[in-house]
Amino acid sequence: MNRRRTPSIEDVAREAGVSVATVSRALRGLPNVASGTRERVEAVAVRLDYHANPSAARLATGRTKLVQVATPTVDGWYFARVIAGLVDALLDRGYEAITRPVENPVQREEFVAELTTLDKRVDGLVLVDLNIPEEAAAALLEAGVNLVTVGFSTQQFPAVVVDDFQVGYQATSHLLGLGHRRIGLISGEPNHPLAFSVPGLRLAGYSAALAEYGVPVDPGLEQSGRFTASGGRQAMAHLLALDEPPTAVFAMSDEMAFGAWRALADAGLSWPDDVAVVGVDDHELAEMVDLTTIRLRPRQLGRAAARALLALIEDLPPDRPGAVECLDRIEMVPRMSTVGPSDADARAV
Amino acid sequence: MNRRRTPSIEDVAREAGVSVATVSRALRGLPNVASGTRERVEAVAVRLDYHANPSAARLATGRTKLVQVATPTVDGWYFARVIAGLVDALLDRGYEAITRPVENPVQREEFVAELTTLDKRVDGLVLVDLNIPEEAAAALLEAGVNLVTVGFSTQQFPAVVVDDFQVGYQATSHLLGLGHRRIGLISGEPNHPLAFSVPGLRLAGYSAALAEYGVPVDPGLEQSGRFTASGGRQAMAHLLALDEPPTAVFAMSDEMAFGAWRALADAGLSWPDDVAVVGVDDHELAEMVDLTTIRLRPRQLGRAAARALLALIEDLPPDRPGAVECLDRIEMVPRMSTVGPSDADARAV
DNA sequence: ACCCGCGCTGTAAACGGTTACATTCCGGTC
DNA sequence: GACCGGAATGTAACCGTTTACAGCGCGGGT
Repeated sequence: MNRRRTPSIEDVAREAGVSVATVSRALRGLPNVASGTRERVEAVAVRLDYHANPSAARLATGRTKLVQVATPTVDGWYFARVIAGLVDALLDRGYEAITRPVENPVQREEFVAELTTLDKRVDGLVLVDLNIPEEAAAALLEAGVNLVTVGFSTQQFPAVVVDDFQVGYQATSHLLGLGHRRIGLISGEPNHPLAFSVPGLRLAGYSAALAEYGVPVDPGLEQSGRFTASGGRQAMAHLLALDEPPTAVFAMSDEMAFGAWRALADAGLSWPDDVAVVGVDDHELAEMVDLTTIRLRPRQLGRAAARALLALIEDLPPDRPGAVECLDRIEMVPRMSTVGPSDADARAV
Repeated sequence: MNRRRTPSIEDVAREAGVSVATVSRALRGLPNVASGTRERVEAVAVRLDYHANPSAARLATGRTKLVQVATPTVDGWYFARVIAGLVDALLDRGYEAITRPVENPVQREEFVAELTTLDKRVDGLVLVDLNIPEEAAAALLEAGVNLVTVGFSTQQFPAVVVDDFQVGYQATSHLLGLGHRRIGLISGEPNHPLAFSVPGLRLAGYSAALAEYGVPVDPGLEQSGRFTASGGRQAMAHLLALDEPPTAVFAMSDEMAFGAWRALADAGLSWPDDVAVVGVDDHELAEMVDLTTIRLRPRQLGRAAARALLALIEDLPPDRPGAVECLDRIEMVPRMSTVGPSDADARAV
């Protein structure tokens, strides 16, 4: 890429009249360097516009200051925000992030295969809603790879998760509290090839809330919305076509709820009067359609994951902190999609 | 990170009874290796689970197989998709991407400072809607850095852009063709600290279209929507509050158009009858609200940028291809926000 | 006067590859 | 049978750091 050779540590050493070892120590702020020497070296480094070659440093130390973050996709609303928080927090600590989308089973296989070379390439790995085979996980553990999971948890690695059971539980309780008893569910893909635990947990919370009110779970009220708006639209259309449609719906994501909104409009209906809907995420557009939702803070999730990972990387952990699990706060944001302007005092559970 | 030493090329060489040079050549598929030898070496490599240490390879060759992609943010609808396309295309060619958000002036300064060490860290850089100071660009050129810009263009580097003039022109012409003469504009931040050229070009296209119809540009009809939904909402509210509100609006992004949709609802109005609106992007949710829009293909943009960059990196360019500019297709997607169900034959220009 | 310890600095061996150059071993030519 | 060219392989220098270890000078305690 460059034509002229960039200055090496040796050039600095020669110019400053010291050895390369001293230059290395001085520039990295290590102790046992006379302050006069340090200043001289620093001055020379600036004058020569010297910067240590990271590849060389990595080879010598074995640390790369790189982190890989693997997500089912890089441009989903949720994942993009997790990545944003992660990258931001990493940057603060001098680490860079390599993003690694794993969008389909083929890529997943490639990804799992690459895992064996991971410790040569990066200092740590963040897995966001991306489960890997048992054996692969065992191998990572065995290899001592620094790994943090986001959105799901395993026995072996620290995880940053939201309490997705609570998400489902609160959303459903909210609707039950408003008097609804026939509550539809627009869920994610139940058996997606990259299946993760989010839909299952939210479903469990939904079921638990219903049970608490003595309402039987009706499987006919569950529709997959594939976590997309158009999927949500179809799902809601199906629900509306039922002999006995739900009076309220819990959509597992705001985007699916937007689709549900549209399906209502298609049928000449609207929320909250015809069907009350609650979503999940607090997407920027939720406010535009007055969608009640459960606010996740994906950027915070990413930041927390970064912190956990850096702790692993830098704290030379004497004993591996076994499956520490730090939950992020969730928050119900009541809007008009569940309670009309009349009953302003919606109660969050 | 790992406890047991991983096998090195020397281990493979010993085990296969050849020299390290031969191992290196065999494993990288270089010519002048007897096929028998190659097979033997490969077998040993597999058996030992050997993988070349990338840091060492990078140090020796000076190539990192890494690319940095800098964007104003990592989780914007548009940027996330550009990144997705970029990463995808890079991955296909064995490159990895380091994402680098530059969200504010402070980060911008840091980013520009880091630029001097760029060629030690990565093989190339992609700048998405992120202009850098004249001197910095000159320094990059001088240093022979492989750089591709997306969304804007300079004299010196290859660029991948959409024709934003056309975007503004087509959107506005569409409205003019429908008979509108009083056309509002919801634009991006005109003098954003990370100012880029998109808003200016779209504005120019808007003005040109108006001029073609002999309609004078009314500065009072321009409102900044900051490229967010809530900004678009405010902007539209302002427009509606005018003595003589526009009968149509061109919003420079779909998200702002969504906000405009909401502002209309706030005022008891709706599109297309009260105000026709056209947006830009073809956001997934545009279909949900029947928003006419100009489809951008940000993933394609990312892919094209990756191709251009890889050409720069790998084709040992004899002479630097001076500012090649490859435009991506844009496409008008007419929906009901500009033409009601009655006049189905909307004409795109 | 001698020795000790400590703070500072230098020497040189890693780290793990790539690659220019030298060497060996061929079969084919004259 | 000496000679040549080219394919296959080996030797060793090099990439640019970090760091274990050794050495040096100097002030203070005995």
